[in-house]
Amino acid sequence: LIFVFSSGYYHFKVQRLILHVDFNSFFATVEQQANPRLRGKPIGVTGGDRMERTVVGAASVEAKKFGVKTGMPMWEALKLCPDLILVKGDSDKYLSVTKKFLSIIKDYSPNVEVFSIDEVFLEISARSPAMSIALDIKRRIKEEVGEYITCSIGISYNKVMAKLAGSLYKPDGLVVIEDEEAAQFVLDRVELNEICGIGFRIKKRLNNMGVFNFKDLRKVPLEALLASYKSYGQTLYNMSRGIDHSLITPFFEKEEVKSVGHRHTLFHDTSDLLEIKQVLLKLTELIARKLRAKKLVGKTVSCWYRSSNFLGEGMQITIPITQDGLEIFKAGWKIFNQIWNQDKIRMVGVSISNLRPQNPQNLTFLEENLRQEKIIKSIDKINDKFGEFTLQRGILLGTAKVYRKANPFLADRRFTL
DNA sequence: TCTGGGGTCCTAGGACCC
DNA sequence: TCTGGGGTCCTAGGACCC
Repeated sequence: LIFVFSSGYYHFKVQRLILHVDFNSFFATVEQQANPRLRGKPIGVTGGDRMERTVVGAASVEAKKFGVKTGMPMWEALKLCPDLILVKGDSDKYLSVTKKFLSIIKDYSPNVEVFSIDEVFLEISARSPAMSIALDIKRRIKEEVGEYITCSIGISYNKVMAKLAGSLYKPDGLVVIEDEEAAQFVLDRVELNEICGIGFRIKKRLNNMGVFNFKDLRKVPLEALLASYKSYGQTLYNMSRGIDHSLITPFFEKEEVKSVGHRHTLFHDTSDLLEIKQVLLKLTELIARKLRAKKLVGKTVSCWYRSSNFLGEGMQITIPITQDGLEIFKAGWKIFNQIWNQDKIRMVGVSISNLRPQNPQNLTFLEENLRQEKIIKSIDKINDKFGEFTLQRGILLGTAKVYRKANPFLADRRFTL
């Protein structure tokens, strides 16, 4: 489906051309592409290998017909669609699809921003044949990534409007918003939160000031928006008029990660300190492995939890740079004990930020640390080869059966340090 | 037995240094 | 004789995205 919102003055006005390309039901269609038996069926991709206390990571078109949506609690999805087929997500599979996708996109412009695992912006010169480029991208995705994979493409004169355009028709849509007149026409027909940058909270706050759509928003003076939203007031002011000056951040400039974290929702709420400790150890070990794989060290550890009532606390502290799971754990555990109010815990999370490249000066080459580093390196090697937590800290043993289930191959190949 | 998990960016205030 | 100005780092907290 192709749709063009036009004011009729396109050629006089457009200075930039941005395409937003977004896969439809990404994880779900990739699974259906990989396994033909899933095609035409309502499937829901899940994060882990369980269905309690989790949400739908992606729903196929067929599942969407039942009202199943991304982010919906699994129990709710199953109520709407009892025959929903649950598929365990496989991030490596999705990443390899993303790589193929990017290699196609790169043929059309060097100016590509990777916005998420299934979404890019690309800027082409304002005189390019945008429409035929878009159709060509769609064709090549089907040919080179998979016949079952479709994408929606939005074309406009800035990023925000291109993304909005792309969201208007799914799946397999192609929508153009030519200029600011056309943009206002579209904006006046969508909800406030349909634009990237206005979420639940800001929508609520705008509603409280009597603003329920972009027409209303355009009537609010800039000063009033600045007064209640600070610098973001300007952004809101611009959005309502279809203005956005933000530039494409080419992906090679965006490579460095800013933080690495993990969080985990427990099978049941608990106030058992040993249980929480084990989870935290596991999470910090995974974080450290990721840091080492990326050759990074980090300084600031934050830890937070969520209680049964969904409220929680968090805190962060800065420690000497590290790459060692045990050091990250010690910091996280210290924080946890400081912030925990004895409520039953539903979820704990920990993350490390303030990252920098690992280099000889950054790593502490003291005698004792050298020994630790050698041990860590050996553990990493073994775990790379045989799977996560083949070799693990003794305190984690109590949780070993979780991983035995996940990786039956390793059932009798378990060692403890 | 209601609501996952991985991230990013921004603001504001305080400590500390030169 | 009163108390500048620039800068960095740290923490808390709020918002957003997929």
